[in-house]
Amino acid sequence: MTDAKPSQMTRIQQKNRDLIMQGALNVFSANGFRGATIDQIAKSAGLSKPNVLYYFGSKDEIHKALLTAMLDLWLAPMQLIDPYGDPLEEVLGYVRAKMAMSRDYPRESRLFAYEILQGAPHLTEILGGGLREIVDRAVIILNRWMDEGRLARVEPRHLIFSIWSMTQHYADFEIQVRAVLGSGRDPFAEGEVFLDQMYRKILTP
Amino acid sequence: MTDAKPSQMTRIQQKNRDLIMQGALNVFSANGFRGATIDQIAKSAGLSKPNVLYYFGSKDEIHKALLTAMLDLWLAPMQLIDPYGDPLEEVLGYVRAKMAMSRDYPRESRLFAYEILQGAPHLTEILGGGLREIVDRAVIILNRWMDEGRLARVEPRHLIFSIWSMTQHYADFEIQVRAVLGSGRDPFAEGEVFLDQMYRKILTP
DNA sequence: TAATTTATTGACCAAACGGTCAGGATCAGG
DNA sequence: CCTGATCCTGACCGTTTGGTCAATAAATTA
Repeated sequence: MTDAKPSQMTRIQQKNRDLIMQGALNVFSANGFRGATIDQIAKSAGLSKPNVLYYFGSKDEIHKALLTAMLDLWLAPMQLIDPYGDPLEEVLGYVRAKMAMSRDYPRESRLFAYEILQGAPHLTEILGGGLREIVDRAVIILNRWMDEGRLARVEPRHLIFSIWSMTQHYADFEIQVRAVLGSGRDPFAEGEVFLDQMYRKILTP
Repeated sequence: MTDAKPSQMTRIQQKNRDLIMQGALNVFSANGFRGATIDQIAKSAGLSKPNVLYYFGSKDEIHKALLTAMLDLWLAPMQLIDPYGDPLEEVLGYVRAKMAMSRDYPRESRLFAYEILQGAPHLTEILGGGLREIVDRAVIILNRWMDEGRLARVEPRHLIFSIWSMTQHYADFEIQVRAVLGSGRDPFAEGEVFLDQMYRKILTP
């Protein structure tokens, strides 16, 4: 409904809808849905509150639009797993990609973290639908590799959970990570080394 | 200030403060701090809003009291690591304990997840203080075991992060986990098996 | 340039929310 | 049973918040 095709939008629409998405990302990722206010989003976007509501009819709509806009970016790395690549390197590449996402897109990570914590009220259809299919595709590949003895046997879905949780942990709980590590260290660089070492051990047949 | 000793409290005070903590746990863990209202807490506790505010002066105070009350429970498992036990079994025991916490106390897990996501506004002193010391204690033990060759060498703090993130993932993102796994499965039981297998591989020297 | 559509905003509204308070109910000790 | 302290609540208050609207400004089109 509000997701008119970009081609049908005026330049002003494109620019302002984008500004609002940016502001919404800032505010929602820092405060969660309930903690965010339209005023904050408007301020972060450099627009007035009524003007924000001129482009998106409601706070809910902004949130939903933001989640759907970010979802592709968020799920992209898993679809890059190449069934014809080297199994171990493919998985390690996925881990590295997810870790890079946590480093470069921590706001997106927190946005989804809030949403899932909340019970995913705006993502239920995606959780039960698209996400499951994407995971199933990866699981099929992983299972084949394990069958072929090119990857150690582990429960593939829980393997994926482990990758999600550990990589996103560095973004979502960054404050805790930094508090525990102390200053003068690079959590993401260290985490990448740790995860590489770890998954090598687990997955080497 | 509000944490009067239980012995100085009347039975009514003990009972009602406890009811409020229970209600607050329900509401804060489901909605986060900003998403929770005193009315909801009061309803969940079976008390009136002014009565809740008779025992705790403000929403902030309830939240702070709840976090501090839950913190000991939350950090207990790590302090149970026995420096004189079998290294691998001690770590695996810790993993199992954390997994049991996620299964049996998912609300507490979500409570802390929201707080850390938010930037830990009510936990900064704990994050920089007590938590770090507790972790340091465990790190010393882990390092000794690794020095002695009784445990494979990995960065101990990141090892701890991995345990936290993976175990808490099953509680905090339970909806996602269930959506991906589908019905008729027991995420926690499967996760425990997976984690046991995984950490055995990683940590066996 | 005139007409029309699109964009923008100050002022406003109703509901929700955190918190207060005066007064009444209940309880414990003498 | 009396009395003082504790406990409880309906009514209320100021603020914040999501959202509306009429009026104006800026683009776009004819």
